[in-house]
Amino acid sequence: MPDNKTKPSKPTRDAVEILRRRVYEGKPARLRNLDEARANEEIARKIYELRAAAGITQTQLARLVGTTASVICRLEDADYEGHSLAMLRRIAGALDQRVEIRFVPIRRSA
Amino acid sequence: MPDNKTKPSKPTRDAVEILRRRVYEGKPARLRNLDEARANEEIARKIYELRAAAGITQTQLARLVGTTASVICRLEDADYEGHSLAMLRRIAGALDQRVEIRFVPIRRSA
DNA sequence: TTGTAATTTCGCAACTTTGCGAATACACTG
DNA sequence: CAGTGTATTCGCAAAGTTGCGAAATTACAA
Repeated sequence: MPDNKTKPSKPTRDAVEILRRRVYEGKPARLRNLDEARANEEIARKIYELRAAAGITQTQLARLVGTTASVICRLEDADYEGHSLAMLRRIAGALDQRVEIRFVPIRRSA
Repeated sequence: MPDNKTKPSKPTRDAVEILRRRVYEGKPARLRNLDEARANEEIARKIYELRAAAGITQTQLARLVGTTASVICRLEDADYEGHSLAMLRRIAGALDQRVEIRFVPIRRSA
């Protein structure tokens, strides 16, 4: 997990978010949202935590999942943007978990 | 090379786990297809319900999402197996929702 | 019935993710 | 220091998903 330590702390959320939205606005569909980047980072972290909790290495997980260590590494990289449901399920299945997906309403200004 | 079992606590359970793991590993196609088919069906239904709750047509949702009706139709088809995280997030975003993803432990009937 | 909107199916190009080896870097231990 | 195991990066082919139009089908109201 390369860069995952720039997460805690974000007070001036509103202003920063607005600004960033503008910055990302002309970019590939994938990154047009700050939310997406954040979600990807979160998924990477979850995969890492799942593996760590199981106490196995990337190589071992790779074997369980049926792929290679470099692929697992890619998934745990906070900057990776290519997460897929298929792969999440493979990871989950290998670690006796299942992927639960929910749509939850966005509520601004909690 | 760390091995997973250094605990002589419960041999019986270990054996069961090993067996289960072997089964699961040996027939990824079959077991996974069942679970996946179920999961895909559920996602299709959720998308439909979300759209229905919003009271819009496939064409309208397609416009919001930035695609075409045929794509939405495909997503709402229970037999569709190609759901992606990216598309789920686009759908969610268009309807003021967000996609929440969790790994939850499988409780196999003890 | 006719007309209209909505849904479904089909085919293929374009784009995205995965597979996987090889090389590199990092962290330990002796 | 060398040696071992782990993690990371790179590059490209294969596999998978999306884009999108057009035609066929269904649903429903007038």
